[in-house]
Amino acid sequence: MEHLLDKPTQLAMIQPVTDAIYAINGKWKLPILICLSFEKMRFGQIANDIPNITDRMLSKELRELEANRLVKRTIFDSGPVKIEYSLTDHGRSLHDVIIALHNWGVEHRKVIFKH
Amino acid sequence: MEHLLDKPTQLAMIQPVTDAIYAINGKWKLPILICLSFEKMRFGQIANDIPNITDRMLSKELRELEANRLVKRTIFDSGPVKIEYSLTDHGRSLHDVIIALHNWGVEHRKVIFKH
DNA sequence: CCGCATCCTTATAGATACTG
DNA sequence: CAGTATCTATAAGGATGCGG
Repeated sequence: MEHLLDKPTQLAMIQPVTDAIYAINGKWKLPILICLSFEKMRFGQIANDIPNITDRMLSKELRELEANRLVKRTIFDSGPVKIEYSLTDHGRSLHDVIIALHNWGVEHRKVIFKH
Repeated sequence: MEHLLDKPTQLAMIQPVTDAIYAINGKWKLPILICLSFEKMRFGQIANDIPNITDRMLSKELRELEANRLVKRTIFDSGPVKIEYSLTDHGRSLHDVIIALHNWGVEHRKVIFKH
């Protein structure tokens, strides 16, 4: 990215990047998405996998992720009602972002903690 | 990422991703980093390139980016004092993250607006 | 022109209790 | 189990003005 792009192109990147950040912002959205990237899960399972998240936050974040079409909520009311959360195709398309964040996060930790 | 990783591996990813998110969180950090990825800049230039940012926020975010070693602040006091901000190597290493966010952001906009 | 300090408002997150 | 309601604490962001 160093001098590969001209200035207008560079500035034009800001909006999509901002859009992306807004869709995954907050403390819990990525953890939730990572959980769901493995398998579809029920509310309580997600809460178990993510330390310290409260029901209120999990509920709130799930609704926002649904509004942004990253997560799908499915109700099975055969017998006892059961609700499952899963990624949409669009949610799965975050894969590259998550990998990039993960790789950078590992390096970042080294930089911050080595001195 | 779909069923390629086992559960413990998946959960272990959460921390580095959270670290990364924290380093670039807030409304303005990515826009600032994108600006600086083109060239080193002075305070006022950055403020001009990023619509609506206030001096207070720019100042605050720059200090946080410096603390996280993403941005370097250089003072030239030859004659009139001049201050330049530039990316560190570590800041430049965010390139892949920014590209991934950008690519996904473009698709996200399509998904959201096509209804 | 560059940037910080103060004050103020809004947004986000947490604790706790409670419901169908 | 899968949440909601209420209330409080903290963080993020904005307006404005000052000083080098």
